[in-house]
Amino acid sequence: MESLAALPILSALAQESRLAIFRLLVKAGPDGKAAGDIARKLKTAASTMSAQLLVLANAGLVHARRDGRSIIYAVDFGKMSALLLFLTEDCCGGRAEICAPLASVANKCCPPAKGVRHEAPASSRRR
Amino acid sequence: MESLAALPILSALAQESRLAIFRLLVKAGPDGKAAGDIARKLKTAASTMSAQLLVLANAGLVHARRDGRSIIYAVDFGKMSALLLFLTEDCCGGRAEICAPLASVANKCCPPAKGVRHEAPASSRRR
DNA sequence: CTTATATTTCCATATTCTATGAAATATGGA
DNA sequence: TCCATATTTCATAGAATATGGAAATATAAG
Repeated sequence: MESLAALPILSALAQESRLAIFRLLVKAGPDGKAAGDIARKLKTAASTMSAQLLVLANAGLVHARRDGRSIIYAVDFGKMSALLLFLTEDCCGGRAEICAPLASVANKCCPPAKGVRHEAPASSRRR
Repeated sequence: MESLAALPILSALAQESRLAIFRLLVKAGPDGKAAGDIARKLKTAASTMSAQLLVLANAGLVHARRDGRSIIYAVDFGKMSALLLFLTEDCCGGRAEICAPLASVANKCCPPAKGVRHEAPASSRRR
């Protein structure tokens, strides 16, 4: 990811209501959540929610699919992962000060197999 | 770090000129760089640079120290690390989709020592 | 003390962002 | 078809941000 590509993603997350939406969608997981449900949960007008979701979608952080009358939004974890990689590697140059704490979290979640495998088993645990 | 604490950091980075400043300062390392040097390098007015640096400093991403007539700004890697931890753990719930790619980068940078468990060192555990 | 340099503070301006009601569009059901 | 529901699009008002010139402040040097 390039610096310019990271900007809309950072901007999308750099706002209270949108960060809240994003976190809600992370919790919802791959099944996602309908726009109206999110709006009710966060107590915002439908049109406002629509605009916020559009920003998140344009950044690529979430994607939408229609289901009947509802439109379901779900997080694109790949995009989020790419942002974290960009911030860690390209932006911070993989400095030890940054990486060391991350390594502990990442390894706790995905213990490296011998010979270092980087792919996550599809069924890895989640909270 | 809490969601609210992450916001000013994300906002600070979510802007083209400030992200450029930040990356320049990452490259400069712990020694930092004088405000004027940054302004010249990025071709912006001194007053504009001052305002941008203030945003970064208020977010805690950089800190300033005076050296003679110059004011030297340097990145606070701890803060950046905290942001990445927040995004990975608290925000994304340490999902495998997010962690797996990070683990590979982090381990490349800070290889887990041989014969050592992959538990996080107590000093960096949270929650 | 005076002058030059480095940076910040203050201020004005232009731009962008956020939020919302109202109207438009899409879908499903009676 | 007609109506209700779900969401988006549009218009717009108000807030926040970005930028840079001018003046103020701090430091250094002669």
